[in-house]
Amino acid sequence: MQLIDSGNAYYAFDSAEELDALRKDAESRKETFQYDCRSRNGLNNSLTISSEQTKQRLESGAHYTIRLKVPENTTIEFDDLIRGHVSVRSENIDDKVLFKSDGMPTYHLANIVDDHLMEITHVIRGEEWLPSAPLHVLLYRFLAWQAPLFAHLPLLLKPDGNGKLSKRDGDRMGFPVFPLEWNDPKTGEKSSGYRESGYFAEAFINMLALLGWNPGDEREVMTVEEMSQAFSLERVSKSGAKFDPVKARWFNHQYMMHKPVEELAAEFENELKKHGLELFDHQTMLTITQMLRERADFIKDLPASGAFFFKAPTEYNEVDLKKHSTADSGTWLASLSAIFATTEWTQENIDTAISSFISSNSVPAGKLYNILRIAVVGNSSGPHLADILFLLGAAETSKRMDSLIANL
RNA sequence: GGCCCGUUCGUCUAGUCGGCCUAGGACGCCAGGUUUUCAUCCUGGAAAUCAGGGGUUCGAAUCCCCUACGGGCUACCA
Repeated sequence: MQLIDSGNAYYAFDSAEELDALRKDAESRKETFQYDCRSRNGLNNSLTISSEQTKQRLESGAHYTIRLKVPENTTIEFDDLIRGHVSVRSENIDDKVLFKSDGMPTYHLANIVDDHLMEITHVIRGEEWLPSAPLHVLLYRFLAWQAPLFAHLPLLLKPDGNGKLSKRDGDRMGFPVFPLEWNDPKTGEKSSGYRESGYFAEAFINMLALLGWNPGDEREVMTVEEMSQAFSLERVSKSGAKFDPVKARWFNHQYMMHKPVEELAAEFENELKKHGLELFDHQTMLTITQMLRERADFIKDLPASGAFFFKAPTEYNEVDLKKHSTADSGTWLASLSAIFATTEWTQENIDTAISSFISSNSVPAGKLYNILRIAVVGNSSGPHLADILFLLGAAETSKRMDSLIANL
């Protein structure tokens, strides 16, 4: 109302169908129809009819919208905290609908009123809002309200090709887009979330913060505390950033290494219980977690990569076995098993036993270590071998060696 | 199409007043090492003629202009 009285807004009686037709028509001539300061004088609104007629129409209950009257021939300017000075000619801004025909305000009006009432000082939003910022500036001006400071953040782009990141990309390439999993109530579509994919909240925030911003020094892994200390809008970059799923995993790994082992072990234990596996004592669980975390990106990977601690391998990795087994593998394992039987079971002694076996029998070290690893783990990767054997115990170790010998 | 914004290694970026930039770091990649594996760790390496072209200047990734390319917006959505 205030805007209409001050002449900065007007009633528009054009129907959606009429405008639609105009748009189609313009399109067929390869032009664009825009409801703005140049076209409004030829359209059906309170600017083109007398105030008497306007009054009549309003009283007769005709459908109408209220549009902003963008001034002619001026340049709207404002300073964006990230982009600097931005200016747009008023002819390029259309007379946006402020109130819809159902009497509800549109986002543009509601946004301004709401922010003003809440005494918002900084409007920080995505770059896709930049084109409508001049409109908002105008609204603040017409309402004689103090405009907030604007900052338009760069967009997150798809990892491959161009364009802004959408939830489809995540599904397509197998990484989450939303922080939390959510179900679209309208379509029933389910989108995966970072939390559900095993990302730590801190790692997620850290990764996201570094996309389009940096502290100005070479730090990358930072706590929320450190980031908020270092943060300033001035250091936000202007160009869009492609999201990198690989680096996202790296960030999570960093937090795997920094988090207290107890925390990881607790979650790890929960996962194991779900699989119905029997756990070791608390201290040993901590040791195992410590060994496993070094080569894992997520807690959820721990049960699979450390399964051998809790259960003898039921099958051996074909490729690894082929690569590391020789005609002598069985004989070596048998001899070594005999040596282990008389070895006092400490990491150091195990290491010594293996290396002296290698040197005294001129056995190729790589072949021996790997076949032994395959026997206890099932494949040729994992933590330091002596540490594994020590935790497993002499009896279990020998049992697993026998099993592999039988399978060679 | 129109308008607005952007453009430094494959990717994220440093580069704040032009000289210290033969452009730095990180992820990834490659090689070597940790006298066993590896997804860890260490060391090293390849990788951007700073989108292209003009200008300003003693000197430009840094300032200006043009072009190209990319993105965003273009609803009685937000």
